[in-house]
Amino acid sequence: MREKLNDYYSVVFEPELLEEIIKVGTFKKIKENELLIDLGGTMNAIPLLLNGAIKIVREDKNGDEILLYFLERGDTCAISFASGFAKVKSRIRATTEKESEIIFIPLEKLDEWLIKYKSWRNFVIDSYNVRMNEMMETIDALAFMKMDQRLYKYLCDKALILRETSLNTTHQEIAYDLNTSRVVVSRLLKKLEVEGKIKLFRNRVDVLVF
DNA sequence: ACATTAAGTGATT
DNA sequence: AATCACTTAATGT
Repeated sequence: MREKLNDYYSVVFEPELLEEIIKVGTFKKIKENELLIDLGGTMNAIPLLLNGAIKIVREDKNGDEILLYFLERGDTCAISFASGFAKVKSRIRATTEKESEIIFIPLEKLDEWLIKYKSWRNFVIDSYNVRMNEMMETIDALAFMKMDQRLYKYLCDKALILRETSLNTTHQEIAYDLNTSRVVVSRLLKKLEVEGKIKLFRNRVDVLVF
């Protein structure tokens, strides 16, 4: 656990904080496609993502979902801070996109570390910033981009986060993430393939050009 | 061989 | 861009 933590976080946290994280945090390895937190659930810990990828999805009461953003190594779910402080219910759903290793920090440490460690404070503020920007990008995409552009952006983002140009997914799953229908996704994917940007297979899409 | 699931397509709104 | 209705292709039992 120590080495894995150091891998990424040794540059962002001071040594004493790293020690504390190791002491109070719980390390977990989570398989692909596991539900981390569902709508209405409460957070009982702050996740620090060591590696892997997590998908954050918003869902309305009809069950329509829309992808907000992906988390990767070094990220944490900023929303979890808010949920953590206010102990409010989660308004998002988080699932692992691939096998991930995560350290969970107990909620009580949140306040304490904010005062105690400058690097922790920076980390929290920074995370908020990064997430906010990601969110804005998503809003822009939603508001101004056509479906075909959104689809292509989605594929590129996903390939980047997973560090894998070969995406194992179905048209239907993509449609859920973008909140559209499978038929539309199929047609647009076909178009992208003709343009030479991607290659299609059953249960798989290869991104050729970024 | 049959059922199930994923993907492709024309027509309509 | 969504929906319907249907076809074709791939995969599991």
